Amino acid sequence: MHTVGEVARMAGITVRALHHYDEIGLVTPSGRSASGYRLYSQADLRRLQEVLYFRELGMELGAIKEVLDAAAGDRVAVLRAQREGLARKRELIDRMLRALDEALAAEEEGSLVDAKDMLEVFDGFDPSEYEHEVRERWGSTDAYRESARRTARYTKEDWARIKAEGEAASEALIAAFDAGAPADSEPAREAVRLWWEQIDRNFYTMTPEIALGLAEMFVADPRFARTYETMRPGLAGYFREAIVAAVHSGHL
Amino acid sequence: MHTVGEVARMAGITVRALHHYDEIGLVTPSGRSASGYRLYSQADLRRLQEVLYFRELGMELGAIKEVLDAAAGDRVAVLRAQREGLARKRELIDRMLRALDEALAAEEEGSLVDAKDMLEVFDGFDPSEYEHEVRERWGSTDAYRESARRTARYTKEDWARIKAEGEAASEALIAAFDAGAPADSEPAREAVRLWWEQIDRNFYTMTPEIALGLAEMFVADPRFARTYETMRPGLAGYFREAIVAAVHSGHL
DNA sequence: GTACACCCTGACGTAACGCGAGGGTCAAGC
DNA sequence: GCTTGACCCTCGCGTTACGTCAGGGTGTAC
Repeated sequence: MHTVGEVARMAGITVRALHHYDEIGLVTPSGRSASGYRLYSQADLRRLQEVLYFRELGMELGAIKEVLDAAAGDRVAVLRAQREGLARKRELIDRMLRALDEALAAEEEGSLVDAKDMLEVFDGFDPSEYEHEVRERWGSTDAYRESARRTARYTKEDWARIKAEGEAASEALIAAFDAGAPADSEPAREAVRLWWEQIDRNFYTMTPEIALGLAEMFVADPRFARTYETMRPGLAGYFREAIVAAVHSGHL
Repeated sequence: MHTVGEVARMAGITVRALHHYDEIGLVTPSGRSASGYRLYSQADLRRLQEVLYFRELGMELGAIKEVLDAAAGDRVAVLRAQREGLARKRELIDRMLRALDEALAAEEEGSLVDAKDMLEVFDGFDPSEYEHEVRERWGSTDAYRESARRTARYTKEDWARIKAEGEAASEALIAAFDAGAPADSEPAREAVRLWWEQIDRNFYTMTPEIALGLAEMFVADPRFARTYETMRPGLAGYFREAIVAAVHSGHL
C-alpha cells in the first residue's frame, strides 16, 4: 500500500492528477488509512500503468475508462477507432504544414501577400482542397488523379497565373452581381464560363455533373461559402444559380 | 455594416464565436447600433478572414492576435515558430501511431499482451524510444544508426526473445534488491551485466558513457523511472547505483 | 513542543467556445 | 396598436485534464 505522493513519484505524475483520477473514478485507491489518506495497492498501480499507457497514446480519460472497462473483444474496436482518429489528425497537420509553408514562402519573398489573399488561396483555389472535395463527394478518382498529375508540375509562375485567372472569374461574377444582372443573364453566364474554363485548363476536365456538385458545395460548405459571401453577401447563392442556369442552357 | 448573425452565416461560424472574439479583443466590431447591436464593417470582415485563416492552421487565438498585431518582420518568425510546433506534433502523432499499431497487432494475434506489458515495451524496451533518447542526449548518431540498422531486420520471434532477456535482467535486479544486497555487491553487478549485454547484443554497442547516461535517465526521466519504480519503489535509484558501481569496478 | 513534510477537501483558472436563461429589438401581419 | 417570430443583448455555467493556491489536519524526527 502506497500513499499518493509515493505513487506520484513512481509514476512520474502529480498528486493532483491522482486526485483527479480518483474523482472521475478512473483509478480509485482500494483503501484509505484511519486518517483518510489514499492507499494504493499493487493492483491499483497496474491499473494506473494501463491508464498512463493509453494516455501517452493521446486518448482522452473518458475513452480510456471505456477501453479498460470493456471486454477484451471490444478493445480492438476501440483501439482501431483511436487509430483512425490519429490518422485523421495527422492528415490535418500535414495540410496545415503545407499551407504554412506557402504562407512562409510568400512572406519571405516579400511578395506581400496578406492573409486575406492566403485565405482565398486556401479556400477557393488550392487544388489540394479541390482534390479532396472532388474525391470525397463524387468519388471521382479520375478527376482527382488528373488534377494531381497536372498540378505536380506547376511552377510558381503557373500558380500566380492560375490565381489571376481565378480572380478574373470572381471579378466578372461580382460585376454581374453588382449590375443587378439576373443569374441566368449573359454576364453571369460569361463569369461561369471563365470559372469553368479555368478549372478545366488548370486542374481537371470539367463536366456538368462536377460543376453542379461544386455549385451546391459553394453554398452548403462554409469554407467555400465564406469566400464568396465575404466578397458580396448573397454572392454564393447567386453563383450557384448562375452555374445551374449556365449548365442547363447548354451554352458553355 | 453587418450584424452578428449575418457575419456568422457569411463566415460559417457561430454567433457565440463572434461574441467570444469580441470578448477577447480579437475581432471587435467597429460599431454598435443605438440598441447595442454589434455592427461589423468591411475592415472587420477582413480582420475576421485573417483570424479564420490562421485558426484553420491550428493556431491558438492568443497566438493569432500576436501575429496580426505584429509588424510584418516579426510575422515570419511567428509563422516559423508555428511551423516548428506543428512538426513536433506530427512526430508525436507518428510515434503514437506506431505504438498503437503494435498494440493492435498484439491484441489481434490474441497473444494476450495486456496493457501493463505494453507499457513495459513502450517505456523500457522499445528500441525507438532508446534510439530517440540516445540520439537526443548524447548525439550519438553512430549508436542510433547501428540500432536502426539492426532492429530493422528483427522478427516477431526476435522481439519476444529480446523482451524475455530484458525481463530476465529486471528479475535479477529485483532479486538482488529484495535480498537486500548492496548496489555494489555481486548479485547487483550480475544484473547490470545481463542488462548491458542485452542492449549490446540487440541494439547497439554499449560503452561506459552510454551506460552512465542511461543510469541517470532511469531516475531523472519519469517515463523510465516509472518502469522500475512500479516494480519496487526505490528500484530506479538502486539500479542507477548498481550501474555506476559496476562501471567503476570495471568488472563487466 | 515544534518544525517540516506530507495528507485532505474545496474551489477557482485554463482555451475556445456550446448552451441555455432572462430579457430587449425589429419588421411584418392583423 | 398589438402580437408573433426572428433577431439581438448580457450573464453565467459546463466542457478537458489537470495546475495552483487556501485553509486545515497528520506523522515523525529532533
